[in-house]
Parts: sequence; C-alpha cells; structure tokens
Amino acid sequence: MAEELGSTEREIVAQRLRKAEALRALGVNPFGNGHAPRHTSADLAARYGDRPADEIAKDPGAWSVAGRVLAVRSFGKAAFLKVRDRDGDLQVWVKKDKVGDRGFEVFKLLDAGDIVAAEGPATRTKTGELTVEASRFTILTKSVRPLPEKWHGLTDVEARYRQRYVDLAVTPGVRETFRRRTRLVTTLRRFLDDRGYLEVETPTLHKPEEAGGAAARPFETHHNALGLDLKLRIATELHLKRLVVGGLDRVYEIGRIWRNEGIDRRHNPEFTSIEFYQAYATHEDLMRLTEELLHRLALEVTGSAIVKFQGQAIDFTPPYPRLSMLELAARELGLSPADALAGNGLGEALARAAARPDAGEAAWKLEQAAKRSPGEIVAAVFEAFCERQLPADRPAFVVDFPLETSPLSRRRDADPRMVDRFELFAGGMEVANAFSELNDPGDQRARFEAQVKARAAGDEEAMPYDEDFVHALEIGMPPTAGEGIGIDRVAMLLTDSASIRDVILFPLLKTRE
RNA sequence: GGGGCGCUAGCUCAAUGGUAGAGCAGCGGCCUUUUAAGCCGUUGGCUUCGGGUUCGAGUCCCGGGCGCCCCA
Repeated sequence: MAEELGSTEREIVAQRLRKAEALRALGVNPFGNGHAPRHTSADLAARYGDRPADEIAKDPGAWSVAGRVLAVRSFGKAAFLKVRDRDGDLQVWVKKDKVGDRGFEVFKLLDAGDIVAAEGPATRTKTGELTVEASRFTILTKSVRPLPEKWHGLTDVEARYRQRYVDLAVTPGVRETFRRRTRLVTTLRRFLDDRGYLEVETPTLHKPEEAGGAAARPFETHHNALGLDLKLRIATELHLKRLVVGGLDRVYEIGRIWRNEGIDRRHNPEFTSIEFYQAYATHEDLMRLTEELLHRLALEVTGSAIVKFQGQAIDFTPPYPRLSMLELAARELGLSPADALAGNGLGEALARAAARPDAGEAAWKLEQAAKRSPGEIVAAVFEAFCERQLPADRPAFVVDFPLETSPLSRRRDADPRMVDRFELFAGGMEVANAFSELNDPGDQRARFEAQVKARAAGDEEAMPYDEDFVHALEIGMPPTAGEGIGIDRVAMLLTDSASIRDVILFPLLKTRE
C-alpha cells in the first residue's frame, strides 16, 4: 500500500482506511463487536506482582486482555506493544511463530491507537516487564486518525480540553484525576447517607422568582409549550429548605449549578455543588461536620490527611483555625470592630486603605464599596487584604460575617448586625459556605425587599423576591443549619489541579473560528 | 472589560527580514527480548485568519479568532 506516500493527516487517514479494508479481506472486521476480554492489566499485576520470571513460568496462566495500543516496538517478526486498558498499561508480545501466519498478517496492519485483543500466557521479559505472550492476536477497532506523539503526548491545553477523549487516552494522570473526582463524590455521599441525610433532586429550571439562593446572574432559557421564561438555577438552597419545612430534616443535593459569569482558573459557568441542610443544627455543628468531612475526603481520595496542592502541603486534620472577618478587616482599617460595623470613621479609613500601595488593583473595588453599607465594606476590605493572609498549610474558617452580606442567614442573637455564618478557605480558594438558616418569615421578607431594592439600584446579582419561599417559612421551618461546598474546588485540592478545567471533563470553551 | 504571552507538518518543537527544518508518527527496507528500540531510505507545510510595510514577511506593523496567565 505504497502508492500514496504523503503523511498529511488526510493521507494518514486514507492509509489507515486502506488497512481497514485489508483487515476485512483477512476476515477481520476493523470495527468488530462481541469480543469481551476476561482480564485486565490489574488482574495480571495482582496475580504476579514482582515475582521473577522463573516463578511466572511455572504458572503462566491463560490471559485474555484488550486495550488501546499506545506504542509499537517492532522487530520484523516480533513486536512489543504497549497496551492500555481501563486499569493501566500492559505489554503484549506478538511473535510470528506464536500467533501464526494469519495473526501476524493482522498484526502487520496494526497502527498505534488501534484497539486490540490478545490471549496467551504471562511471562516476564529479560527487561523485567510483565508481558502477555500472545498466542492469539487481533485488531478489534481500527483507529484511523493518528494519536499524539508517544513521548510528549498532547501538551496543548486547548487541544486537551477540546478533545478530552484523546487527553484521557494518552495523557498520564488524567484518568486518575477523574477517578479521584468520582471517589470524592462517592465518599461525600456515603458520609452524609451514614448520618441520616436523604439525597434529593430539585428543579434545575427555575421560574424567574425562584432563581435565588446566591449572588449571581443566571442563564436564561424558555419553555415553548408553556410560553414560560425560565432561568437555570444558581443554587439549590431555596428548594432544599422547603424540604426541611416539609419534614425532610436532613437533606442534600449534589448537582449542577449554572452561573452566567466569567471564566477563570477557579470558575466554570457550570459546576457542581453539594448543599446539605440539617434541622436542629447550628453553624457551629456544621463547622465540626465540615472538618470531619474534609478530613475523610482527603484520606479516602488521596490516602493522606496531608495533601500537596501546587507545591504547598495542606493538612486537613481537624481542628481548623477560625478567623474573624470583622476583626481582621477592622484591623486593616485601623478601627475597632464596633466602630467599623457602626460606620464610625469608616469612610475615611476606607479611603486610606484604598490608597495603600498594597491595595493595588483592589483599590477600584474598594472605592466602589464606599457607597455601600458598613457590612459590605467590611466584606470588601476582607477580600482585598485579608484573604491572602489566611493560613496556607491548612484550611481555615472565616467567621463573623456582617448581616448585609447574607440575605438568607439567621441573625446572631447577641448582635443582630451579624450573622452566624462561616466560609471555609483552602488552597487560596473559597471551598464552602454555611450558616444557621433564617427561619423568621418576617425577617426574610425584609431581606428579600432589600434585595429587590439593591437590584433596582443596579445590583444584577441581587436575588428576586421568592414569595413562595416566605410562605414556606410561614408554615414553619425548624431551626436549621445549611452548607454548600464547591465539589470542583475540592476536586482541585485533592488532585493537585491548578485549574478547574482540569477537573471538569468538558469545560466550556469558545467555538473555534 | 484591561494587560501580558502563545498559535509553524498528525504530535512535540526549531528557523538575524533572505530557498520553512528536526524528532516522533507515516511510507519502503533490515531486524524474534524491546522500554522514547535500533539502522538505511523517504513523503508530508494556506507558518491561526485578514490587511499593510518591504525587492523580499513565519519573523516587522494594524486588525480579527482561539487559548493560557495576571488583573478587574
């Protein structure tokens, strides 16, 4: 098949399609079906481990494996294939005298990338590699496009995201990252199930008045038959709390959330959250639960409570330090917490802070905050100066949130300008957010009204007035605490991934051209 | 939204403004213990796209696209 010598991709595809036809001529369907391997690479590893060649020779077994060929080292009448199956890599040794003439004719039509099946005894080659010495060999699927180069693989990140199937097939560690992500979700689910939580599913299509629960802009869509404008949910909070009203005292939902906002290392427009709600609990209870949960997740997913993230070891062993947003922000401003919260001297202090050299790009944001309430200024100052001071070697709780930052949180009994809320930070990211839930319907009305006012004043992230939610609170919600955790962020931490795109199989990218 | 960087063969990368190259993959040979196998030979290019400057542009200038990083 030498009539066309070119090696552009188009010519390579044509070449390989000709090989597929040649396979058909040999009676091998190049896109065959119905062959099930009986073993995986892990089965061989489990059986033989590090045992030497002479021991394996006494018990070579009869193995049946299949997978994608990643590399071919051919010697004319024999060849070593690097084959990858779902568990790992395995070497297959194809020898003309063992697979027979026909099997060897099939082998000669092999390209890297093809899916093959091999049967035969195990052996250990003189270089020490556990190998299936094929007595039968066939090609199950012809790969008609070339795979990336075997040594460097696919390093172009854009190509990796756009063609995740290639990335998964050839890039070391990618499969493991997504296995870990799944183990994380499984562990999380078991953790809550064991504590009497009920997993539920609530709507992802929200009517405009339902699309609250967070400060974010929703995606908009439309139901044709009902003639109804809808929004994709930005949180699961308001529906889950309705369920607590209904007596599902411990509920959680793991699911997709959509927020119509920018994309960066920590944000993808669709991501996965877990929110859980527990009646008769307080935010203090949830802090302890969170410590226990993260500790468990680190252990189950990585095997250690100390996790390396971007060069920094993070110890997930409880307890985690608690830092006061109000105190830290007030200190930055040179005010007492009481004065900061009361707004005494706040304007001047804020202007001084914004002018500091280390305010840098945050200055603009601080100037914007000047028009807002003292509580929002405190939060803005915290974000600008204090987040980066949080401990790097372990997670940390931030507590003492001003009321204005939290329209769904319960007021603190001791100081109604504050709420009983915390956020958990780890690896420089906000990972969880939790609070004792507001269950006073009158107060909730007032908070929604303030949100409506903020929206009218231009705050596009302010949430709508959800009358039915207030109605639910009027029916009566037991004292409850609830929490949301960004699954993708935790997955980043536990897989040492710098970008959220590395833990989302198909991150959103712009259309090319 | 702003700034910086990148985009050259299927993949990974070279190329003072002066004939676009290499390795891998492919193709033709040799080769029955290789680990990026080796050796000989060989094909393959709309240099992201569109303008411009220039005798001459992958390279310089302007604009678009896509991506990454930083900032908002």
